[in-house]
Amino acid sequence: MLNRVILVGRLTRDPELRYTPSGVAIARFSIAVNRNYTNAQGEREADFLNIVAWRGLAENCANYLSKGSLVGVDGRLQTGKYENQEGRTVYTTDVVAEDVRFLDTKGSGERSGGNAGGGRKSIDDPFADDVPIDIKDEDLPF
Amino acid sequence: MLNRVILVGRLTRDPELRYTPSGVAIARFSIAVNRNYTNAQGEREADFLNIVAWRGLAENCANYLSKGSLVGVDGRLQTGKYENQEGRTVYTTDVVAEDVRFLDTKGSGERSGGNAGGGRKSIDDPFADDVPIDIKDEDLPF
Amino acid sequence: MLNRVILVGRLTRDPELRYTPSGVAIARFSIAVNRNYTNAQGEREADFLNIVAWRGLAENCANYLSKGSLVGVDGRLQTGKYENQEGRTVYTTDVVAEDVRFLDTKGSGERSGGNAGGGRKSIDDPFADDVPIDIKDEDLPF
Amino acid sequence: MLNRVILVGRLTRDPELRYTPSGVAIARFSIAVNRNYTNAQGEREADFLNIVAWRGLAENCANYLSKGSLVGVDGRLQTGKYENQEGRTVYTTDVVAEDVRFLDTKGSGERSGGNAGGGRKSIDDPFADDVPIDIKDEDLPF
DNA sequence: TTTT
DNA sequence: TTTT
Repeated sequence: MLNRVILVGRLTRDPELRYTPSGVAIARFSIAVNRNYTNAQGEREADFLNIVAWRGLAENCANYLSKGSLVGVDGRLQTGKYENQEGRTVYTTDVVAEDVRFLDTKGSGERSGGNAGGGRKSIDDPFADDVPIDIKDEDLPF
Repeated sequence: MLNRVILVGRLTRDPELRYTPSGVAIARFSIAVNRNYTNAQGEREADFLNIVAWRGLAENCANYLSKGSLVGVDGRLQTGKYENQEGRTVYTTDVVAEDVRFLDTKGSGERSGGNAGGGRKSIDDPFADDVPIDIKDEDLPF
Repeated sequence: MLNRVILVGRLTRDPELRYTPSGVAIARFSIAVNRNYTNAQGEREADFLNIVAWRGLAENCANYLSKGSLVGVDGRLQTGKYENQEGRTVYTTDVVAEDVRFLDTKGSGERSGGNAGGGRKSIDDPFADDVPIDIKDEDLPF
Repeated sequence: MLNRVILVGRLTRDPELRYTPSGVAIARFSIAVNRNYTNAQGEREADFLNIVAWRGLAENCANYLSKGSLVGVDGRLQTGKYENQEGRTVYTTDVVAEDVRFLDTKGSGERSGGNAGGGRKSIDDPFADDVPIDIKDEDLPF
């Protein structure tokens, strides 16, 4: 069935790059998409979307994007759930990117402290977030 | 910034229709969007998205859609958060529909036990879900 | 750069299936997408889009779709030009489909006089339209 | 029915602004959307799409965009036809913009020689292209 | 009629 | 957990 998302926004932090046990790269980052209207207080708010990229796209995102980068994302919505520490079911909604366009034309754009050359981070690396850390190869969407 | 979602899927339950204090209609429903690939166990899974519609569109959805209806949804992603019973922050992702197409060609299509004529449900009605019940007019996205 | 089109509409005629010299399948069809508003005369009009599908998707379209079928199309816009009989440049806009969803739930759905099993039509077949008939493998978009 | 297009590309020329007899603004421009792959000769090609904007959006486009500007366009496909000088039917495909995002972050962004303040050009102005010049208010899509 |  |  049709499932398509297109977003243009800015990274709220640097991408995180990991690898599955079998060596498939996965990058995660979040983007802020500013709304085109202001709220009752006259402020412009934003929506915050979690983006997931796989394989070569993951490595390119990790290498060329950083906090503040402007990107266009074309992908699909993917929902899931897991149990948190209190045994509560937490529902997640991610955008699985099929294409990420780097829209910053500002010369540099290179990621500071980058992971160039596709060097791999260990899956054992601790991460600060609440997402389940066991990424199985069966999670691959394509 | 660009923020666009297009989905085709089936309602997982009948829409819920409410009204804001100032009388603006809001409908909520969830759709299952089947994935186009099978998982490691050879099963076809689905993504479940929460849809929100406002005003006349809300009333049309409540009047003409029911569990199992096939719909096309064109809208925007909207994220939010609230505190649950344990004081934990819960993050939400909804699709605010700008257009909903009724894709069932099966003759009937009319909602059984429908809410025809735009009759309003009380905001006091109890709802089974965990979403905060105080919908303010300031929440309107347009 | 981002280039995404999503349409839901009905085939205006049966798909045409051809093969490139190297044997790559290509299907063409046109869909009518009804507008959601009426014109000054109170009539509901439609937009007519040319869809192109390649490879396995082309063969599935040829086998399972026919005039009147309801489809969802997810793809990219592709423009081109050619010289017509009078030496005038004609500009073309096609939707190159990446995904086609068959939205008819009416039991059958099988194409009458179908082309099952991927049997190939000759590239020499005459076609009624004005599109250049020499499809080269270099035209493949991916 | 669903009809949605999202593009990111660069203007190939300055927008043209006109007004209908009843004073409704309409802007036209074309954008080049670079393809994400190279052709058999290793060149990166582009697709060229005609964009149409109405009312305030038209005036904003005319005032703030110029040749080379990077834009995100969210809209709908609209097809039409007209007779050319030789009596041949010419088919057109345009993108009717509902939202245009200005993605150039390069400081300036202001249109040189702009049409600021919404000053109106006469409908009598000659235009260089082949599009029929009689824009009727009934052509308005919403 | 094509943009960086 | 939020970007310009």
